[in-house]
This record gives sequence, structure tokens and C-alpha cells, in this order.
Amino acid sequence: MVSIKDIAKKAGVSISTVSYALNGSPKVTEETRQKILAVAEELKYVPNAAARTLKTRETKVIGLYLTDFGGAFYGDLLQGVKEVLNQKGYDLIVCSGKRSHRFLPERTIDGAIVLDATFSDKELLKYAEMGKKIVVLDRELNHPNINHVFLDNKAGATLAMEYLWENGHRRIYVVTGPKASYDSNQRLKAVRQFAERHELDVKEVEGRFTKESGELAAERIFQEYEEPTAVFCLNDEMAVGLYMYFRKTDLVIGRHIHIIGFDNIELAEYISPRLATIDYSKRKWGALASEQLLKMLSGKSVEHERIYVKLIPGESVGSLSNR
Amino acid sequence: MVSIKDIAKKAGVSISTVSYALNGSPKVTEETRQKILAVAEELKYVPNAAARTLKTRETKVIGLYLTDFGGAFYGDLLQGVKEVLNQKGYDLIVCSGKRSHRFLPERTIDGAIVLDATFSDKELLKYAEMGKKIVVLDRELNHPNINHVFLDNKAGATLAMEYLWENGHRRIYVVTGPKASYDSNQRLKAVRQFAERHELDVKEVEGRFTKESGELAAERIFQEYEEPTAVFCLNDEMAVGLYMYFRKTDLVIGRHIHIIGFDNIELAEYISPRLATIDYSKRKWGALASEQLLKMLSGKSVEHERIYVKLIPGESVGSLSNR
DNA sequence: TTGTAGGCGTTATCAA
DNA sequence: TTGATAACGCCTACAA
Repeated sequence: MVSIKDIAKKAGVSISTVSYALNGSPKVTEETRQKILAVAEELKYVPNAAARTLKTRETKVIGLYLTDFGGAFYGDLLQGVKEVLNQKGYDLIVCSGKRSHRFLPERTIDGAIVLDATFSDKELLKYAEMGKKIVVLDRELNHPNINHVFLDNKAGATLAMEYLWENGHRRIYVVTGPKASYDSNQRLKAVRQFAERHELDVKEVEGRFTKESGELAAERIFQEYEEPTAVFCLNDEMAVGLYMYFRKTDLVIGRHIHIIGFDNIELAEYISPRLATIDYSKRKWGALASEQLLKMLSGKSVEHERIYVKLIPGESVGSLSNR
Repeated sequence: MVSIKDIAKKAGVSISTVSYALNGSPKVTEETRQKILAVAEELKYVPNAAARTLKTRETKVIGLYLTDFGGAFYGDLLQGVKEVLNQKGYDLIVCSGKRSHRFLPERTIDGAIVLDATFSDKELLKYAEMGKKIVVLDRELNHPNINHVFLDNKAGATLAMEYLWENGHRRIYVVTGPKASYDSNQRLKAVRQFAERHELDVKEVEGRFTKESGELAAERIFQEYEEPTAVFCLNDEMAVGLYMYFRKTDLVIGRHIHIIGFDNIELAEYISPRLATIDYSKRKWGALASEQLLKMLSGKSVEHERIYVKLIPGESVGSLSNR
């Protein structure tokens, strides 16, 4: 392992001079700098991150926590995060699982972006209390060191309900996510509000945001089927589960069963009929989250941000009037 | 920042005793250990990873390099890697982009698994030469510190060709991946061998492993269309591109255009008709790669490994005899 | 402009 | 069984 000490020896200068030269300080002459750089090159010197971190107390690395690595869902979001971070001289690492939580208190990362249901509020608050800067994307947490950037879930859910309503649907199911999911709860709240306003009786079926739970929900809906029915799946993944189930029945999606989802995942475009859903820019979400985090890291104060949503129509929802 | 020094002071012992106690050394009495643990708890002590790494020269973290974060493709693979790693006391971080390459020489990670076309052979060899242990999943590289675990691409491509052949297809296209792709080249080689053996004239269309390039290929195939034609897309992503294109024409997949892909991505199951493809266990691939890496890290010698493949039939390929 | 020296938090060797 | 002390590699006053 070659260190600045080795360079100093070989170049015939002191280690501090080497350090200055390497860090581009104006305190050394261009001549000595060149000599030192040449020696460093020759010795194939590589700085030791651990040593520097120990001294500077920062790693220039941000951790992004995900519930799991499955699902194409996060691609764009991560891309958005990475672009902003890199541009500001930071690196991104993606982590999952309890073990990796240690990165935060142990200072392996300078800050974290969390989109991980298995990361408890309590633990997050503990780290925030230790001074760690955190941006959460999947919950609301009140702490000066924690900022949130979330989706406009309520607007999205309302858009979805309006779309069904305008297409003449009055017989409506909603398939929810896990009880602990912030997003699910927000969306459900908006659905209930809509139902109340329109004196509508929306049947709630509990799901878990997975395809399998979507299939289960479909089974129940199928059994209760009497006449054309609409289903608002609180995420697209479950909507795909419904597709899978109804594909095996004689009920046709977009005709007997009308489905709208939430998230506009890639699959939504490729299954047929095209799934109506609620879209938002995942890349922007990620970009905004990282900008917020970097601001916090540099001591600036930040406001909580929100990502706007829009409706994507699809043939999975047909009009009831012209049937 | 509370360090072992603070604990030592408060507990009235020396820092070395604290270190021993914290690391579960048998050199301290149970009594002092308990006392020290209690003080550590009270002070909310958290070990400093940088300091420890500086000393021990290891981080217990493995880096996995990906070309980009997009695509659902890697979910299972990452899961496989993570499970093995965690079980052996290591953490996984997922990285992408040139900036993060520094983790390897700077010792932020103990080793790397690479599935990243943008990571050059030259750079990889440089790090290997520095003593870094690396497992590559997307190329062949000859160095004692580099191990490969790859797919049995040739067997897969041959299976695909045989499937088309057995279904009576003689008019066959192959849509390739990027010229620099190891996987694409291996698969193509097998296709050519098959063609030669069967005195078949396989038309080659160049693709880039993306949906868009699949659509482009489809356009050309459409223009040249005369009679039922089979297409072997060297990955599923491009096959989806073909679906998108032909959906807008009057040629029906599984009837006029017969398609088989490679990878068995999630989408393959959900588009219709079901895409015939070549499957392999991505989770196992990841698991094997990490096992290999850990073995290398512990100084053991390893053999290059291979992941086996199997055919997944699908209605995207129809039989030509019973048409 | 360059050198000296102290310290960041750990681990580990050697004495006591 | 415990303590003093020297690294690990880097940064940065302060001194020269």
C-alpha cells in the first residue's frame, strides 16, 4: 500500500507538501507539484478513503434504501438520484436490508434517502437525532433532520375515481395496499372522500401491493360479479394480478371488468388492454429528493416537497354509457 | 462523536480494555465487559467504520456494478447476491457509473461483482493487478484475481434454434445485441454453428438489446416479409420491441411472425402471446457469484462457474406444419 | 513555500 | 486480566 509518506520520501519533500500538492492547494509551487504528481503516478498512488474519512468526517457517498431489489419500479428514480448526486460530486450506493442500516450511524454514508417500508420510523428518528440527514419518500416524519418528498397521492386517487365516475361507473371496488403503507393510506383516504361526496358505496378489498394479492382480490370480485364493475387498484402491480386472474375467466377487461391502477409501471404499457393509471415522474422524484438532501447536508433549510401526478387513460376502462 | 476513549474514561478502564470488551475478546472478565457494555449503551456509542477500516484494511462490504439502474432484469440476481453475502457477514452495495469505480482502489469495498458493460476490461485488470478480487458476469478475463460465472449462452441459443427448427421454421432471422456484448457474441456464435450444421440461411439483424432496437429490427423484417418467418431475438427486451411493432401491423405473432427471446424477463410472461424464451436462475447466478468472490477473499482458489439454461415454450412460436 | 507534529478512532503488540 | 503505546493514512494548524 503506497501512501503519501512513500511519495514524500521518493520526491524528497515532507508529507504535508505532498498532501497540499495532491489537494491542489496554492501553497506549493507549480514545480514541486508537478514533481510530486509525477512520483504519485509512478508509484501508482491511490488515496485511502478510510483515512480521509476519518479525518474529514465525510465520505461523499449517499445511501438509498430500498425495501428489496425486485421490481422495475425504481429504475428511473435511481437514475434521477444518481444524476443529481454525481453532478454535485457525490456517489450513490443502493442498499437493502437491515444489516446495511449500520452505514448511517457508522458514517459510511453522509446521508440517506429512504424508500423502504422495513426501515422503522423509530430507527430513522434515532439516526436523525444523532444528526444524520435523511430524506424519506414513503412516510411523514417530523424531525428537523428529516425531510420528505412525496407524491400527491390524494390528487392521484381522486383523478382515478373521477375517471371511473365520468365513464359511468357506479359499482366500484378499491383494492388497497398493506395497512402500514403510507401511500396506500393516503390514496384510500381520497377514495373515501370521493365516495362520500358522491354518495357512492365503494367496496374495499385488502391487498398487499403485490401481483399475488391482486389475483386474490380478483377472485373475490369475480365471485361477487353481477354486472359491469370497476376496480381501482391502489398500485399497478396488483392491477396486473387482476389481469392474470380475469384472463382465465370469461369476463373481459375493459368491458365487464374495468381497471385503473396507480404508478404507471413499465408493464402497464405492454399488457393489453393498456392499463389506465396514474403517472408521475419517477426521475424527478429522485432528483428532487437528492437535491433536498444535499441542501440539508450543506446546512441549508428546506421545505417539504411534493410530486405532481397525472392521469393516463387506457382501454382497461371502458365507458358504461355506450355499452 | 463518542469514541472508545470516552467509554474508557467513564468506565475507569483503558481504551484497549474497551476495545477487547466490545469485540468479545476472552481477555476481559465478564464483569468488566458488562460494565463497559453498559457504559457504551449509556453513551450511545457507535463504532466508527472509517477508523476500523483504516486499521483492519477491510470493510466487509461488496460492491455490485451495474450498467444502469433501469430494467427489472436484475432484481432476482441482486437478491441472490445479497442473501449469500449477508449470511457470511458481508453487506452489499449496488453501484453504477464511472465515478463509483473509485470504491475499488480506494478500498471502500473489499471486492466487486461486475455486470456492467461500461466498466472496461483494462480498468478491471488494473484493479485486479492491484490485488482486488473481482467476479465478472459479463465477460471473460484472464487474471488470477478475476473469476467468471457466466451463462451457458451457447446451449441456450442452440435450444432456441432447435425449438424453431422443430416447429418447422426454415426462414429465420436473428436479432443480435451490441457488437461489444459478450453474451450477444456467444449466442450469435451458437446460432451460426447451428445454421451451418443444418445448412440454413439465418439472416442477421443488428440490435442493441433495447426495445427500440427491437422495433427497428421489426421494421426491416416487416418490409422483407413474404411468408411466415421466425425471429430469434438474442434478448427478451428486443422481443418486446418486436411485439410493439407488429401490434401495429396485420401480421400476427405466433402465426405469421414467430418469436423467441432469451432471458425470460418478467414481461415475457405478461405480454400476449406468451413469449417463448430461454430461462435461467438469476438468483442462483448471483448466489454463485458471491460465493466465488468470498472464496477468493479468503484466499481459496476457485474454478470458473457456469449457469445452466432451459427452454420456456410459448405461443409466440407456432408450428408451421399444422397451419 | 515547505516542514513538524498532533490528532481523527481503532486495533493490536507488548509490558505490567 | 488490564494498561500504555504505536501504528493505520491523511489533513492542517503552526512554525520555520
